[in-house]
Amino acid sequence: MNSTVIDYISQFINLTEEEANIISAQNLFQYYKKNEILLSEGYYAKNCFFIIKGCVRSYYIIDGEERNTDFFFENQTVRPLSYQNKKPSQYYLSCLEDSMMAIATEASNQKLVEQIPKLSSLILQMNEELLMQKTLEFDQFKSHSPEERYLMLVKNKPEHLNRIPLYHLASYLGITQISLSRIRSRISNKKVS
Amino acid sequence: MNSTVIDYISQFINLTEEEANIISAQNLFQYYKKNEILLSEGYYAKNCFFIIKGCVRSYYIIDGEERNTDFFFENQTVRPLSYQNKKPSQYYLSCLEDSMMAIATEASNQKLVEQIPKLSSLILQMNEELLMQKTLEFDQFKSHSPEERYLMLVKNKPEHLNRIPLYHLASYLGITQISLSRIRSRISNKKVS
DNA sequence: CCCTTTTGTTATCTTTTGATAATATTCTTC
DNA sequence: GAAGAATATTATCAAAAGATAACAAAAGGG
Repeated sequence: MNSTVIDYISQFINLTEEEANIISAQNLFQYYKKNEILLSEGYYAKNCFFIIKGCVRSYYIIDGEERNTDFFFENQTVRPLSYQNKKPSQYYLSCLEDSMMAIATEASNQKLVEQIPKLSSLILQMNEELLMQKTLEFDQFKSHSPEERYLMLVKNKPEHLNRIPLYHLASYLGITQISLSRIRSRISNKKVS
Repeated sequence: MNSTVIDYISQFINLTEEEANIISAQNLFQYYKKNEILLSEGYYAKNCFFIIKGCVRSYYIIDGEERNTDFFFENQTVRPLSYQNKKPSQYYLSCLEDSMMAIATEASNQKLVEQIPKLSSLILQMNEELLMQKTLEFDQFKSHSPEERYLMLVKNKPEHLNRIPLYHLASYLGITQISLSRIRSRISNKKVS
């Protein structure tokens, strides 16, 4: 079960077996229940999370409405902006399913980097990767209609469809729940004819 | 005129005077005319740019239509994704105005990093900063209507309004030029009444 | 298995957007 | 300063989205 964390890090950095052991030894696991909140607006993030099992949703509350901005699944890292910039969080993180995470704190990370200096570039490499992805996704988003965005989601992120309720996906797609419903029925009508 | 590059880097990293001189000595400046293309789809980016004077636009061509995704002004770095990932570019870069840039190449950057090792973290820090900004902007974008996005642009990026033709801003806002025109007239009518 | 909560759809009406075409307005340039 | 190019608005019509309300279906918990 530890191996997922190691596998993840190995995407970015080559680890010796010994280093892998050091990291595994450091791991702190924690369980969360569905709907449990990991981070709230106005609070400082003390941890980042690596999802072993489960699913996390990030969302703002704007005019009393939840606006989902991201979903995270197994083998993904959730690194709150607030953790990074040490400012109060503007968004919430909560579990969409019962989840199990590997937790990292400021202290645990620092200790790890002391023992394995080359880890220090890990975050930065991850950021580089994330920046590329995020930029691409944003560009795509702006250039397509809601219906096209939904179709792209179906095609490129089928797991989202399977595991995330539609009413959460709606704001993620930048539309209302009802509009998403209409888009879906429009599409299935087209298929028939 | 060199000092702008130095000032920019100093935001991220403390430089001694000597180091600043090394960097200045390295600088290669280049002029581009309005509408000159810096990078085309399908090509590999050989340079990154620091804008001394002028304005750069990045855009995709989708179904024969230009879709603008970013605008860059003085004292900003334009670091093409293609430069970073060594893959053919998916987008174009062109000058919206006559421009003057400081050019960096793979070779010049490597040479600089050899002379000033601490520069190696510069890119990574910049990426971190960019990732934060990009994420925030994307989240905002998804959570607001076209009209709200236009109003936010007016408020937060007045320079864009002043220097970039509206028909370029439209796709940047995710709408058509005509819709933007209507939004503007709607707003000015509201103001009157 | 029933009841409640969660999730998803449909209907109606209003507002906004997109497409297309036509027309203004402003800017260049010779 | 006239001609052409670039930029911006307006009109019309069809399609899509938002708001609100009502309803339907599915899931979960005693």
